[in-house]
Amino acid sequence: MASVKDVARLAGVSVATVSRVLNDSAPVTPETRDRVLAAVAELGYRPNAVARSLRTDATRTIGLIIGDILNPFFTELARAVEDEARGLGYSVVIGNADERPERQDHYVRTLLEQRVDGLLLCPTAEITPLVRDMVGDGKPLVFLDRTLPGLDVPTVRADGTAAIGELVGHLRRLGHRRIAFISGPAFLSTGRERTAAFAAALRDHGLPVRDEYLEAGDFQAASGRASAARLLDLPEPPEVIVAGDNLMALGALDEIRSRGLAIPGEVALASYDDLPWFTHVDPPITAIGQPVQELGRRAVRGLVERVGGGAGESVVLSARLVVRRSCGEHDSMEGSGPQ
Amino acid sequence: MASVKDVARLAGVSVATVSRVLNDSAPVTPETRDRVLAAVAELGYRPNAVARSLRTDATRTIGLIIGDILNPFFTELARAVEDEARGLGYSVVIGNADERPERQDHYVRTLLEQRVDGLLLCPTAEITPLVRDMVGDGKPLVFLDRTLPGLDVPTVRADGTAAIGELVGHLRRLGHRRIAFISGPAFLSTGRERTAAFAAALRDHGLPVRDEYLEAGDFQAASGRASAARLLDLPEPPEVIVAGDNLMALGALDEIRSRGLAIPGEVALASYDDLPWFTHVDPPITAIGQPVQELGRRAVRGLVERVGGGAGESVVLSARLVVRRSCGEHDSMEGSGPQ
DNA sequence: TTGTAGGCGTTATCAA
DNA sequence: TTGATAACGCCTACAA
Repeated sequence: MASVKDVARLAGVSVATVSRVLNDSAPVTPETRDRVLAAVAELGYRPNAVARSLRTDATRTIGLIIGDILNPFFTELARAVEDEARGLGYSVVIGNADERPERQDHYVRTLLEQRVDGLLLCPTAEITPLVRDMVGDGKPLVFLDRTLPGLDVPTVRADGTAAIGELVGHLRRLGHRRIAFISGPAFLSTGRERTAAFAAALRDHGLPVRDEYLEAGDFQAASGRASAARLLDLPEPPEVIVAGDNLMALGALDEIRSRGLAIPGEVALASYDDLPWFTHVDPPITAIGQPVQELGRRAVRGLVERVGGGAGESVVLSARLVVRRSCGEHDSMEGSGPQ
Repeated sequence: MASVKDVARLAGVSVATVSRVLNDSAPVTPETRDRVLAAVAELGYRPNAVARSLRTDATRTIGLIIGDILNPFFTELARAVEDEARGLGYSVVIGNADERPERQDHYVRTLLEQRVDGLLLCPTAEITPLVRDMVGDGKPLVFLDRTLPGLDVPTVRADGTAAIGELVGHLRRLGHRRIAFISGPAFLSTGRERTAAFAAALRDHGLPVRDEYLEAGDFQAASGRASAARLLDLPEPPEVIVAGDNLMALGALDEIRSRGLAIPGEVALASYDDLPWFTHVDPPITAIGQPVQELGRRAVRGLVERVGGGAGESVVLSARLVVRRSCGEHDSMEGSGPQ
């Protein structure tokens, strides 16, 4: 491949001059400039970002480690991150942790070695030694969606506490009393938060918190299905199943369908996370939606600020309830709820 | 950040020795080896992949440019590619063309500058000058899912011709005669291929190919919705709408639902591409599924082979029909069709 | 078995 | 305005 040297030779100038026109980092006469550009075109010269990064100690690249690339929530998040980053002149390298701590660490390591300028991490586990080191090293880092307590790292996330409260109130008004929750892993902040919010909401509405109605899932479809099965096998099964994320909702749906149960007649269903196709299920699924675009945008801005030497601050947005028909709502209620 | 030099100094050896133990590229006595490893640990040394790549002229990284990251087909494909690549010791950098030629070229350029060892491209357009150049330069390249005729590049894709034939036969047997197709863009090989297969299948079954039943979409949900609207507004609307990809199926579904039409009673629906949630729509959607995992695997293997100096060869797999209920199937038919 | 030194392609400093 | 040159961190002859 052609290098600056080749371009310089062909244009009859020094490599310094080539660099100057390419980055217009210093004044160059129009004529030499043209000569250089002509040489660039003729040789099909393409700057070597690897060499540039070595020299400048910056890659204009950020890493994004997501929990699970097959989870539409993360996919949408990745898309938002990518869009914002591109606008700011950064490339993003995505790592898929697949909800496995060791794979998360694999990507942390790889991205660090690739010398990304900063890292957006949706932590898949409790604090790993590697992550702790990274914080100590002062590499620009921002947590996204999930957080890790005890670490001084800016976090961009959506809080679902209020929305879950609304959901439980909504269910209560519909006459439901036996409400079950399939939670995410307790070692994830989102898992903990949603579970705690659910229990609190139950209490707020004078409903008992029954252990057997609290299933521990792992944010994957299979666990949603298994949890739903256990719930439906209970001597006194719940009237409503609330899934802690969209994948587990899909799993629960699988289980309910396979038993030929009517929704919401025999069991109602609601989901944390909202998806386009929830509209098309019969009945359409009542869900809690997150401001995904905004999460991605804010995270990138915060990270880039840190890369530039700024402080970076945590931001907490709000999730919101989207009422549809899967919980026994009447016609008049659909689409209600806070916008 | 600590460099080999620092490690060397701390271990009391030369940088060459450090490099040797890190890559075990040459014999080193156990004692020095231990000293080096200890220094590495103490300094938290992390090799600089940028410098290494500059020196070795290899990044152990491949680029993957997909059509649309919000399209579950590509998401699943990305996942498969990533898995296979990781197994072979490669990282993959994903670029989302968002079905826009200029954005595809943006990523081609960026990835080339980042000196990826090879590129997996799902072409989003006709041949762009940049892509043509790349082929000329001999940079390892493999087309995935879609192909670009006239370019000598190995392609890994699934052929849907047979499956579409089966689908039309299936519809015919169900008594349908007025079958419409929402096609992908004619400038994409997949768009062309599916449309041609559909027309051929119609003829094979003695059905007329009516222009007004051939809608031109762009593989995005909005176009699926608009196309379905035009189809349903026809003086003699079709009995069946076949969407050329899953996103357009979603859009068509939106339109059908918003008109309060019964599926399959008032209009039947089928989709190219199969998705987990198709099972949960009422009624479950009859679709054509692609061997996504295998596509990803084969593409990576082919590319890595090329990177290693091999030839690389094209592979064509087959899509298959999955019969469900959205076309007026009877109970006994569900799940039938070729496995 | 180990060390010295050159060079990968850039950018940036210092002179001219 | 331009050019010569050092340096970024690493690997790898070549020597010892």
